[in-house]
Amino acid sequence: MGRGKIEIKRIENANNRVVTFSKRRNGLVKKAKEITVLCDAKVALIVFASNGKMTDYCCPSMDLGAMLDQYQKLSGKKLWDAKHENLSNEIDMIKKENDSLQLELRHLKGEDIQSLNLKNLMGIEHAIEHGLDKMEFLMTKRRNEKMLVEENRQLSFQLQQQEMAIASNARGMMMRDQNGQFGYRVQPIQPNLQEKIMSLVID
Amino acid sequence: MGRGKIEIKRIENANNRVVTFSKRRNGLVKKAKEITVLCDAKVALIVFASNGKMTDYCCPSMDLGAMLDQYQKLSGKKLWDAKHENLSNEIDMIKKENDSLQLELRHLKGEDIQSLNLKNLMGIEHAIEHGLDKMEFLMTKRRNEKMLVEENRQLSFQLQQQEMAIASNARGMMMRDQNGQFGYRVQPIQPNLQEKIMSLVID
DNA sequence: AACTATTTATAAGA
DNA sequence: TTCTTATAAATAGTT
Repeated sequence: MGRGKIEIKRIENANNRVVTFSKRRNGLVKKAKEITVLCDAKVALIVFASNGKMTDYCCPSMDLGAMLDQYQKLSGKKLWDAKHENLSNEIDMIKKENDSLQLELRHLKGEDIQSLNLKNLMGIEHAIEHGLDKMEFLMTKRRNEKMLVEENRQLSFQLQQQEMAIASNARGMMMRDQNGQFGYRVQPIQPNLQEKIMSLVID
Repeated sequence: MGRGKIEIKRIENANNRVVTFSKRRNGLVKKAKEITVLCDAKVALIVFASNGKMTDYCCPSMDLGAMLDQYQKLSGKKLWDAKHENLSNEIDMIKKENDSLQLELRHLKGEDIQSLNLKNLMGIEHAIEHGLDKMEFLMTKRRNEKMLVEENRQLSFQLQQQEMAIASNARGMMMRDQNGQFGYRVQPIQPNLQEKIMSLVID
């Protein structure tokens, strides 16, 4: 359609090629728009010039993403599904791991154990008992620490009381024994305090 | 271009619309092919008829996936990246759930419990003890079942022995008591068998 | 699915 | 690029 008929083969003259591209690309987009309106069609068109410049058209009634979803459904070809497949596989893997964790958790809580054999049961029982031991140990340790803090508080209080008493006595007569120490001594409430501390340090 | 000029607006006559669609779609694909060859262009074209049927063309030098990758780069628009993101988010969520399950599991096994407060510790301890109870219960039940099966086996054996003995006696003299039953009776080894079974049925 | 009168697209030239 | 225009190509309405 022009001043002369042309063969449909690559236009060798670069300038002509570019000009023809421009004209025909416009024509193509125009035709795409027309069929969209005239015939209720959905059209998506992407054109790259040889210089890399892009032109695109997509009918207003459906966005390109939806068009491509539909394309994948109808053609059976995968566009991004391949990339998605990797992620989906990962999700499946993690979900499986999740399920097995959930099951292990239920087992430790004594649920869903009907199907377990004796060996499994004993293994779980062992794990539970071990956990229980550790927990008891920690709680005992905490209790002891709490006691120590309380004892410390009381000792400090007594010490303070005694020092005050001594100070008020000393105002008149500075009584000291031959070792240069105060005559009063602080006695711990629990004589075995040091042993307890040692046992805690071991853990 | 035809017998009469037409306005570019939806063709109301359904038949005309379908015919025109068919002609113009062919024309569009032809033009797409031509510009591809004439101008070294890359073209992707997807057309859906109003009845849902699809036609597509993609230049031979680049597949649709690559075309769309390029489209995303040049246009900055996201096609599948959004979906990609959703899947990634899902992965993150499941991973978090996974982590918390792992932690709970470690807690039940008495690991990583240093940071727990007394209330948490006691909660876990309670869960563990409860699980332990259930497990002990199941194992006891299994042991009882095993014993019952064994007892049953022995009883069956004794029964068979006695029946054989009676049969060989009866060959000579058919001894029966006034109720028409055999004089020998089978006695269970464990008289409290029924009670045991009842206790198992309760669970 | 053909036909064909017309419209439309566009090749070449400016 | 854009305009012009002769001509090829596409296609609307008809058969």
